[in-house]
Amino acid sequence: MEARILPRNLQRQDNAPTDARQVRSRKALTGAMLALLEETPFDQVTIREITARAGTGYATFFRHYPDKEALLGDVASQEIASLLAMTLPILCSASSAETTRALCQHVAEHRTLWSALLTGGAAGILREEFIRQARDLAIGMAQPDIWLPADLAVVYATGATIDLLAWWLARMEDYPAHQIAAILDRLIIAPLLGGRADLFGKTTSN
Amino acid sequence: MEARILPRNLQRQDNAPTDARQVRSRKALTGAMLALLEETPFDQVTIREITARAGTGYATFFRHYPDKEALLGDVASQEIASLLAMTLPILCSASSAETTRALCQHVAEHRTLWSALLTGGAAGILREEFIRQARDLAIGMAQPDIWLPADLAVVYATGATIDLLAWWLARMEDYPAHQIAAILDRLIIAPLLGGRADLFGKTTSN
Amino acid sequence: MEARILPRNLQRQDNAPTDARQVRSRKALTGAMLALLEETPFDQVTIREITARAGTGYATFFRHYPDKEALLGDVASQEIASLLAMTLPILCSASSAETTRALCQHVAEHRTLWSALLTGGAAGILREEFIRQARDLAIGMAQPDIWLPADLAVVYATGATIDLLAWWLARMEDYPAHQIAAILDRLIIAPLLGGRADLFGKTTSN
Amino acid sequence: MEARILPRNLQRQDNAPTDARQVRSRKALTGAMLALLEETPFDQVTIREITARAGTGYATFFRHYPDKEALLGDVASQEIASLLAMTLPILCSASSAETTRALCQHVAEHRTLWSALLTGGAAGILREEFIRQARDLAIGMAQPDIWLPADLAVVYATGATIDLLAWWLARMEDYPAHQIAAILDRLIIAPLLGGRADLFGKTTSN
DNA sequence: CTCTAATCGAGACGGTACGTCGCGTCTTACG
DNA sequence: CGTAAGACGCGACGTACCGTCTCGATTAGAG
Repeated sequence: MEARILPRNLQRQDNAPTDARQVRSRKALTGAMLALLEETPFDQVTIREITARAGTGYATFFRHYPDKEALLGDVASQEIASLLAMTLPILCSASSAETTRALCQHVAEHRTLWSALLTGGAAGILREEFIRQARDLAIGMAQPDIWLPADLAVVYATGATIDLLAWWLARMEDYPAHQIAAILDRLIIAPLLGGRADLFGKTTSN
Repeated sequence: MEARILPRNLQRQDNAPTDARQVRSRKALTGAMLALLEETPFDQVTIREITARAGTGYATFFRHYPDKEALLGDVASQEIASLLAMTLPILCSASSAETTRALCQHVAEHRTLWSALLTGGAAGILREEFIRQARDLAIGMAQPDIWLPADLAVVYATGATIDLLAWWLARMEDYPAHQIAAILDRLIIAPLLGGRADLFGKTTSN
Repeated sequence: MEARILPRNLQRQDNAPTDARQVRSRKALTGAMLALLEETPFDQVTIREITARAGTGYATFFRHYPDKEALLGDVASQEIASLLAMTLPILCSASSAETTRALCQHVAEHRTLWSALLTGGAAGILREEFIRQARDLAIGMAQPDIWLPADLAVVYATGATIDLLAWWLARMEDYPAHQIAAILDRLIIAPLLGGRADLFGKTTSN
Repeated sequence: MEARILPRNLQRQDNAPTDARQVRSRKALTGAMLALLEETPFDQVTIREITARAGTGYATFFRHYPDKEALLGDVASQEIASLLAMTLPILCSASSAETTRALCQHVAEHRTLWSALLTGGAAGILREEFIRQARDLAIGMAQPDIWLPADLAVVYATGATIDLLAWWLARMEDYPAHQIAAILDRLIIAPLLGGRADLFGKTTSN
């Protein structure tokens, strides 16, 4: 029907406001997806379940998303967007300690949401979406002198952070947010920035 | 939680030798899985394809593995076992540079195999199996003084290494093995070992 | 046991007309079943064959019938319905000779159809459906004075007629229809009606 | 096609006595089949169930019978043989009343056995075996003058008797044996014998 | 009373059909 | 006239059973 020029992420972002019903349907679908993800691992979630929960017709799903994965991607971009506004400045900001602390705080406050997103079958897609957005942001930023390929830096930082957060989400009772933030700082951020800073104890923290 | 040293992969491996036919069937199945993974992403591989390629009956698959995932897990443990003999000593060995070099060399020599295993839907299961085996090995080793929780160290080192290798496997022409080994050393291994162990004051205790 | 007048065939027939596709699918399925029965004994007919022949999807079968048997039951009721309009009046009509003759004529004209239905594994189900419809009709008719239990009369007349027809269908070249009709009259109908008429030669024929 | 007088039951019966183990196995199998038939309809009985119940190995079944049907046929011949010694003389004996009475008595005494044999999926095979034995016996007997084809007489008498008995077995509380015997006599036997033999003019010739 | 060969149990295997489930398309009927 | 409801084609799933086969272990019956 429509002449879709742009692959699919722009479709998502610029066709929302046209019709009021479409907005409502999408919101219902993303909401239903989020709700279901907190009960069921992603790959056991059925499109029929989603539409049933969203109170919308089954075929309506396909008028908005080609796949179950596309819906998850949409959900992911929204949730990631708010989170990423904090995590990416880490790489540039002088006081990354503040930012990592804020990041962990945010995750802790939406624990069930991020547990659902970062565990189960959703992790793979979420990781991809995470990296995509991180890469987009990184392009816009002035590249500081980094001793390794810029793309690898994004992939590594994103992946390792996700792994750390996923590990933490399963044991959140045992570790406070600030401790995880410190680990994140020292284990992931510092090696990226400081050439050999870590070897000499000039870590970015304190 | 429970401390079973050899979780279940030995279960798989020590019920085989009873019947000669079972050994043959399993070998055919794992071989077929490996062959198919180099052509098709894991979640598009059909059990019927596997059995057809293996030259075995369709129902026979389920006499050995409950799932497609279980077979992948079996394949993974075998391939990982040989690889892990090199990668885990990295954490202890004085000259980790040697070991990381050997690791990257090994991966480069079996590029298509590890490309298949670390990309596509297989990555998740492989990551889990990797961590399982790494954890088993880590238990048996003398724990050096590590400034972060031992379990997190395993998860982080494994995950980050996999990410790095996966990134490399997609761009192998651009980077020689020794460079990746150096990155692995500096980006992942060094931050784990080096530094003040007591920065956070006995973090491994809950 | 329970006296449900219209057991379940009407259930089948009054939910069809809602959707035009359903009508088409059912007709295709029954047609395919009839066609296959003339080539293969019933219990060697596969649901996959039926759907392939009908040009319909495999799962579609189960959206209409729970079983292969249910489809045969549906086919049977249709074919029996047209036949039974002739055979049941035999019991009441004064000139049964006419009716039996018509019955045999009808069977002879659709020989392959009835051969398929009355031989092979289909016979059992067809017999049941035959008796069911005969019983339904018998309830509606005024019961003449019969010297044996009404239900037994139905079962006996139906079963014996089917046996006779099945026997005839395998040797149709050797016996003309009117002769079978005469046998049917004298062997099955007469003993039911005439108290002792058969002993004195006052058969219904002539 | 070929005129084998004793089709295949003698095949079965003359290879038994060689080994004592074979006798034991067969007895176990037939016993298990009979026991299972009283609990389960024939076509839901599994060969694995039979062998499990018989306490014999699974493959052993196929060393004695090619099919589940063959075993049922064997079981049937045994049970029918004892019954048929009474039912066939009905056609010749002057006092058929005595014989039918004895027949019904016998069935009543082994009610569960014959219920199992004459209802469920077993009925078809049993009917065939019944007719086969009846036909064999009829060949040996002097053919009285019968007004219809001899083979049809056998088929009709056997089938109608089985139908009557099956009907009775489901309602045995309501009708005593002697009443069924009377019905059998009047409804099935009498029409066969009585009447003008030449009503149709040498019907037995083709 | 021994020895040899047939029979047995156990169960893995290739094969085939089953009935279920979910996807994504497309038609129908209704508001 | 557009949206819900849902039937449909498709195809993979996991299960069940069949009939064949390969094993040793046992045991019957011939010598």
